[in-house]
Amino acid sequence: MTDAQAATLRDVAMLAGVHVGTASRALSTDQSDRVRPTTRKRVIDAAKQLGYRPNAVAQSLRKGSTATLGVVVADLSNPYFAQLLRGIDSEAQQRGVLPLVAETHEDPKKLRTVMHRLLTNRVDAIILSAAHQTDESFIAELENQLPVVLAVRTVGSVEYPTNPTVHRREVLQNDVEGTRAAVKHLVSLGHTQIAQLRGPSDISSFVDRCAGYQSEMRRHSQLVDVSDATIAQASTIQEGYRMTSMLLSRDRTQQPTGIVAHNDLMAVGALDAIRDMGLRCPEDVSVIGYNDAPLIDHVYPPLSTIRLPSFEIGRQSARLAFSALDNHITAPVRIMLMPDFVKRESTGPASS
Amino acid sequence: MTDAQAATLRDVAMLAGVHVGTASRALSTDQSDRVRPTTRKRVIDAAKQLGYRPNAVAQSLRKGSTATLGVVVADLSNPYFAQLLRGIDSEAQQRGVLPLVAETHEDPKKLRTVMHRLLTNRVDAIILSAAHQTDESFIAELENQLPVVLAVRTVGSVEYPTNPTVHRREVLQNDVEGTRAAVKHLVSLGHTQIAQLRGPSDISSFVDRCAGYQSEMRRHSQLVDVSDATIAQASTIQEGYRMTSMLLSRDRTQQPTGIVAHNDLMAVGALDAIRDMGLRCPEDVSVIGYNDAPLIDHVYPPLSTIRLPSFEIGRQSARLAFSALDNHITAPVRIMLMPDFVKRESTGPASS
DNA sequence: TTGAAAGCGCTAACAA
DNA sequence: TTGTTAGCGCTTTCAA
Repeated sequence: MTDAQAATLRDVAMLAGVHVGTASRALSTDQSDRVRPTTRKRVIDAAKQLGYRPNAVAQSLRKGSTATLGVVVADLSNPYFAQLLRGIDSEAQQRGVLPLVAETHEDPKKLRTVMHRLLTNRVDAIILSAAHQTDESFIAELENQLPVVLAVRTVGSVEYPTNPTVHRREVLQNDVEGTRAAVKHLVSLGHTQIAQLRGPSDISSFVDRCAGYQSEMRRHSQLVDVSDATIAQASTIQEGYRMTSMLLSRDRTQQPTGIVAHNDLMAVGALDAIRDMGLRCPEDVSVIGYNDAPLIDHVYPPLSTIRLPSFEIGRQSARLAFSALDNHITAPVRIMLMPDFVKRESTGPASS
Repeated sequence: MTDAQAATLRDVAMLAGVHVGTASRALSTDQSDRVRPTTRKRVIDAAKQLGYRPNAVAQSLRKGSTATLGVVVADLSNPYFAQLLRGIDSEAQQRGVLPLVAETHEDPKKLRTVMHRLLTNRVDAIILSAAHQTDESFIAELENQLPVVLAVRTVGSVEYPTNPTVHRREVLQNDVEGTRAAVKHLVSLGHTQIAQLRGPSDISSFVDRCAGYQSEMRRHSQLVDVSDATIAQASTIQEGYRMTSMLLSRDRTQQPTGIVAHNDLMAVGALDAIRDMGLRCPEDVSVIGYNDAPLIDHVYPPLSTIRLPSFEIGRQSARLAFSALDNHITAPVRIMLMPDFVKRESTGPASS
């Protein structure tokens, strides 16, 4: 398939009748004024004529940086990923930086493998949106090899957003306020028996969503938390279904009329379970999700949920990474964005 | 953030007391038997002690290949992408190849930009799943720079799967048979007035879905095609809604009782329109989508659709790319996979 | 303003 | 089995 060898800078220089060093300067953005305009034109013409394309590999080797950014997510099929990457790319593109994406499948071992690959490829920095609580020391090691930005998830609990203990570079969304808003919404609809569906507690988002839920529950004396003690193995439809089925097969007085799921998929499982138990949503049980995934406004009934500002998180993460690269700053930063509550039809007045 | 300089092969060689060439051989997979076992052990120990990580950039420059594969899609948020990439990665990983993903947003100009980036980064091959009909000559140019595999979409119409005119390397899914199956299903339910919702005709998938639809329609003398002449600007919920609204506001005799949408999103738009017109699905109008997107089994009513074998397309595409790389084969290949029809609740007997 | 030359880190052909 | 050497394509310092 491959035809002629690609033209190198040597070829361009020869055609233009200059030395390769001169050609390099002529074609560079920041040094091109150190070459006579007429010469520069000759070089540029020669390059065009030969279809010259600089070899990024050689540039990287020489410069010691690759203009490349690792993006690590747990699950490529999680819809927030596309938005996150677009946010990242919106910053990366103007800088001429190429994002390399990798997936961990929520597997700490895979995270290490993937990081290995990325480091071998000499990415300039990493945006990590797949951290588990147990990865803390691994990430710390990583951080003194290259700039790391934690996106969406962090390590350790945020607990309260005003907590000033900031350890590293991270761009988060306020999970605590997110589930708080969910509980507040249920309170405003007159619900008193409420339960949460907890996602895996080795992921900071779920830890904080749990914290937000519980702290808001405590604020209202009329509320009773009928959550089950179990935690989902994975934040899937199946687990949401399983947990909700258990909740709804209890004695009537122990059943929730409002459910706060830690993500949309578990909420969808809850909707299925409610229907299968012969109950109706929202007449008998209200359900709230988290993320505002695509099509989640088209499930039945359309799901009330919390919208994650993924694009913005991506943008800010990339900015943070680049500023670390430019300023060699080592100071910790935490950017905390606010989620939006989105009211749809899966929530309604409490049943009496 | 960056601490000590990363150890190079020189450092390893010095610590092991051997020459850098020997160290290189000791650490390589295919040449390591050309070095004495005891020496090799010394080198490996030294590498471990220094935390040596080979510099892929230097390797690439020297070897003339980057162990890198460009993956170009139109839309990262299209759920089939994650599966496609996983299929690709399942092959790439064992080969030590890193996929670089890029997005075109269905913009031919962006396609060119993105390819430029990828070529500058010297990817070894490209899997392109974002081709438009107008990109034919551009792709032809590309093909004599590096191996290109077209995935999911091709250029030009497949028309009939038995058509032997094969131009290049491609892994497709049989769109013609897909929509045929959809029409057959509606026929079996007694529908006679049927319409399709056409996606943009600069994309081969939609051209073929249209061809499959029309050819199957012609096979049944009782059928009447009441499709509108318009074609969607984009395959979105909004366009599906708009087109269906038009269809359903016609005189009763010109209305479809069965709708074949060219993808799931347009089908969802159709469901919305049907409801807003005061009609019911499937009692009044049946709807079939295409892709089997996540959550599409949870819209209301759960959508009958055609499942796209994205993972398998990814796998085969990667294989094709690698075999092109290994054998320097230039022979055209077309792999055509079959889609599955998935019956759910959006299709039912024709209304009388 | 331009040329010369070194060298980024690695592999592989050749010699010993 | 190991050492030596050249050089992948580029940028950048130093001279001229």
